[in-house]
Amino acid sequence: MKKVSLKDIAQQAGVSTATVSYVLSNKKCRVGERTKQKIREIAKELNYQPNQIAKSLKSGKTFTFGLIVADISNPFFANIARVIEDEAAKHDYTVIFGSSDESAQKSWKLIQFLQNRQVDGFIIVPTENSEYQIEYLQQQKVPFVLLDRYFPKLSTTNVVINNFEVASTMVNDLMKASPKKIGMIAYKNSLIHMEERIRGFQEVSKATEKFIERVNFNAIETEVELALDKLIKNGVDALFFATNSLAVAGLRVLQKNNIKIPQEIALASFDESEAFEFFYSPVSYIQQPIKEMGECAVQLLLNKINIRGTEEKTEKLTAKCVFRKSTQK
Amino acid sequence: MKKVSLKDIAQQAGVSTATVSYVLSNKKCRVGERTKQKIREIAKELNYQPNQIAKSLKSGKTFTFGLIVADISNPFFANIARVIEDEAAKHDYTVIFGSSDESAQKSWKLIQFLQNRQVDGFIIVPTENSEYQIEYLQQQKVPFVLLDRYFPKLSTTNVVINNFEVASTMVNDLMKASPKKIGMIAYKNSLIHMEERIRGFQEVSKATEKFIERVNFNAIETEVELALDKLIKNGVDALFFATNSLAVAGLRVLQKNNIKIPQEIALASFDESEAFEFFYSPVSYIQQPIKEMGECAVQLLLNKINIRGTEEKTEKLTAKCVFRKSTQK
DNA sequence: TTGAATTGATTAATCGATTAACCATATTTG
DNA sequence: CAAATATGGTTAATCGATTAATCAATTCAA
Repeated sequence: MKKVSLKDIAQQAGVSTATVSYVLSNKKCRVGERTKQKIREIAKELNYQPNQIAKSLKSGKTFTFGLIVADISNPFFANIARVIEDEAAKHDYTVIFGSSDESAQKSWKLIQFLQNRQVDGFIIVPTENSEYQIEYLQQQKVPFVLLDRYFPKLSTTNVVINNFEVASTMVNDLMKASPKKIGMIAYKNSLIHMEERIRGFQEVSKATEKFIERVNFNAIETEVELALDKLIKNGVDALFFATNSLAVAGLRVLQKNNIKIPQEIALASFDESEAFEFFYSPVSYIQQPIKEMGECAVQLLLNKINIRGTEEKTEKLTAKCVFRKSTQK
Repeated sequence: MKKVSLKDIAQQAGVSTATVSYVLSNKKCRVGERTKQKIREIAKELNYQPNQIAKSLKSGKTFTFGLIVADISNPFFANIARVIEDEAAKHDYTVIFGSSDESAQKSWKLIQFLQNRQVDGFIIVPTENSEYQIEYLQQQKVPFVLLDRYFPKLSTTNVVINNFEVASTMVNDLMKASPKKIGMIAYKNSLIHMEERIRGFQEVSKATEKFIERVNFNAIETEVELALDKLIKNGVDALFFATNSLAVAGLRVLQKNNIKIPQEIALASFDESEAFEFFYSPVSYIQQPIKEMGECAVQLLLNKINIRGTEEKTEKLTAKCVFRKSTQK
């Protein structure tokens, strides 16, 4: 069954499609009350639903966001996606999402794909080496907001957290147990959020011997195991994980090796995981303000879409430390 | 900067838009080699990207799926979404998603919203009382596949798992410890997957005194606590959770009340959670074949889209039991 | 050499909704 | 009463790409 169009209603009502359009879009214009009534009745009866595609073609607006995250199956991004979905829905926007797997190539494919679908704007968690994609969007004057990370050299609108400060605070807690050697496991990429977390770690552990292991995003399990083995051999007695996935993989290894937390090794992690709470020695973690991040990103994007030429700004939100047993020697 | 259209290329090349269209879509048709070359060059130079909206309007196809899940922030659905995204991308489809929060009203809003955006088909995790929505889609001849649950009275194409059988197997393991009283915590809805899980539970625990507590989806934390308190008072020494969220909320309560697992209460759960692995007594769980489910749903949907009039069928996939310490007294 | 066939490209309709510009009547107004 | 103003509605262009139908110019065959 074909969908009902303006034409169908016009035919039944014996008027032109223009009249129907005027009536149904509630434009103030000169149409007789009787005709209005009739058109509205027929529209209801036929269950008329406007074709958004046609509207979009005419108006150049799709009321759709493109959301590019690293991996929608990661709880952090899934939660962000949920917030963005709800916030977008409040403004009658839908969200098309895609996972980049931290690959610039995939990210580029997604951007093109979504741009061809004429999304009105993007919320992007940018990958390493994707500066050119961001510059492309700027040049094309496509509205977008960067989330979680950004490129310091580019002037863009960003929503991020106080990575350096909060990492410092958390590592400071680890330092209270005065560890002899401290280790950190982070991703092997040069993105600002990673660098800042590492910088926070280094800042606070200046006086302590430290080891930083960096692993690839696409081989977390195996590489975290190798990294952790190395750290253990080196005799670290405090450990900081840069993300939830790294920590979960790490906990697995620690548990396998029967290492006592926090007695043998104290530890803390960025992000959240259901695992942290139920680990025998509950894991101290850094809680990102996910709701605010998502809402803020949507708001900023809407601003950019509706008010052209808004200046770029970086919104730096505050993450919170939740201290638990894993950092208390 | 306006986007480059066929018209722009046509103008630069000094030909009609039709010619450009023929060349760029590689249709076998009569255009001179020189003209072809020229058009392709200009298209490349201007970085021409076809407007999918216009294409969609003409063709009636958007190459977009609508995905409606209960809650994208739930790991189960986030993982399914990821699989569906990847599988869809293989066929050049994008995915628009929405969370229903198990509310028929929200689900209906989403369906209308997405239908107006002319999605080519739906993958839906249906909510309670949404039969009429499904019948509406059937009547509108919109292709769709139901996932995780379905309505036995409606003839639809579904992708589900062997809820009854696998629940039986798992509860059977719980029964090996010959508990005196066994309890189950499930959602308070009448959806088939819930009923089947409960039926599996009952089937195997026939001879044992049992208590089934049912909680509302939108108040898990508080209601699980109440339910569990009641079960504990009743003296259950074995426990089965119908989903991951219920189990995680339950573990929280059990931990707070210092109940020894599995000595005082043995337990098992449907679905997965990072928490299960790190709970001091690792939780036995039922692992759904998420990858197969997502792939299967996409495949069936593509079939329905491309081959009209395919018969409805229910694909029943096999979930796996993972037995761990929490069920071994 | 004339009609037929081939080559290369254009015209115009279409998808569905929007909207500026008109065109009839009908009703006021001076 | 003629001109001005309302009232109620239609026409046709537009958004960007597709494609059946057509046309003009060449080349080929008889």
